[in-house]
Amino acid sequence: MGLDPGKEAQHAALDKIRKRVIETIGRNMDLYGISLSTGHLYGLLFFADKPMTLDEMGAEMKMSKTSMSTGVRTLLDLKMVNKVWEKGSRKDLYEVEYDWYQTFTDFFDIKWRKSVESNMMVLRKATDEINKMEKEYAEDPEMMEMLRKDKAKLQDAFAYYQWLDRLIDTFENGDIYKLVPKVPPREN
Amino acid sequence: MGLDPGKEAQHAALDKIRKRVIETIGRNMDLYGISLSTGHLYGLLFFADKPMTLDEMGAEMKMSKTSMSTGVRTLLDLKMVNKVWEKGSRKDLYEVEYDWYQTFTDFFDIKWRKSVESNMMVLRKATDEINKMEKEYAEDPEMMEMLRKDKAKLQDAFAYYQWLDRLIDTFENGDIYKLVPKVPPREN
DNA sequence: AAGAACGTACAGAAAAAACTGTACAAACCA
DNA sequence: TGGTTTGTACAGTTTTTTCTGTACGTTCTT
Repeated sequence: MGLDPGKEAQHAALDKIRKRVIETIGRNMDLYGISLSTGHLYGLLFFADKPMTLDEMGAEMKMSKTSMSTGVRTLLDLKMVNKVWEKGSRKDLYEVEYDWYQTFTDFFDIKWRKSVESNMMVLRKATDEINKMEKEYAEDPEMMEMLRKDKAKLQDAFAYYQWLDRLIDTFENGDIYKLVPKVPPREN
Repeated sequence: MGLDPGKEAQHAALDKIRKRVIETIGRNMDLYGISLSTGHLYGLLFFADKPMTLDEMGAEMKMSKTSMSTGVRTLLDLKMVNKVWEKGSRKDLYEVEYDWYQTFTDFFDIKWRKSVESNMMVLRKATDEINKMEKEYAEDPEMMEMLRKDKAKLQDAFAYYQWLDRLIDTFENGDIYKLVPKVPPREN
């Protein structure tokens, strides 16, 4: 490192290009609920030509190893990064999941699915309770009207979540690629 | 208001049901990059039987009108809430967009599309610059190898974003419903 | 078995985001 | 036109999140 000044200059030019890509992609990763610096960490790993250790990341990001640890775990939870085993090194090594289609799918499977399930659960419960109340207040027209309206809203919402659930299914089972085929990356 | 104690008690029972739904749905709205309290605001509007003013929301949420203003704007930007015109009142009125399929689509059109575009832009630029560098460093095999690797990554990423772009197209033009049909909400 | 290296839990500091109250511009009313 | 009413910009405060350094348990090495 730092022996050949020519090599360093070349590195600098390439680094500048990488930095801009990392910056942009990292910034847009807030869609995945990821902080800016974790997004940058992801970008760093994306361009790394080999799996990296926490210490290497810390050096590169100029941040503490603790932060790298938590950042990597966030990415690991979303399966955006994989732990890699390499004989020799006893440090943990990480590399990005380069299959971005898979990353996209995993994100929905992990985050959206959980949300869909808990929402459907609460909607089901609420509908049940309203059904009970409808028996209880059968003689009160005003109340019945409110219950009817609320139940209709709950059922519409429930139908939507069923749809969303099946949409996520198509991500997982690959049916989505029948509708929207993957593009082969261009040659040149 | 507050005249008939029986009515109030009924209201309380229904309110409890609503609160739990609002709480759950609101919490899960962080997927849309929305804070918890804005999520609650959305839930409030979801159950409101008529369009609400900022003051009404503030009273209900026990929060300042300023917060309601910013919260509503967030929801408005995502088209989760619509401004409603009603003759007589000179206050602004808001109601939720009850077509959740539309809300889903709008979210991707607004947030993801923007992200996809900026990422594709930066990837295109970076690829161009690498192409230039490849001419410049044609005699340096080590450098060429790095450039080749980076370019391959950029192109893979680009292909993915093209796919994502077309996926969002299917949300917008409704083709997605050919693959995953909407469910009619159940009767009872 | 002793020592060193590694990753993370935890508490405190720093930074960012959410919330409030005041002030003011625009729209409306009389 | 003068006086209200309504929505929001802005500055300051509170709350939440992110980041760091230390401490410690675990694993590997010799």
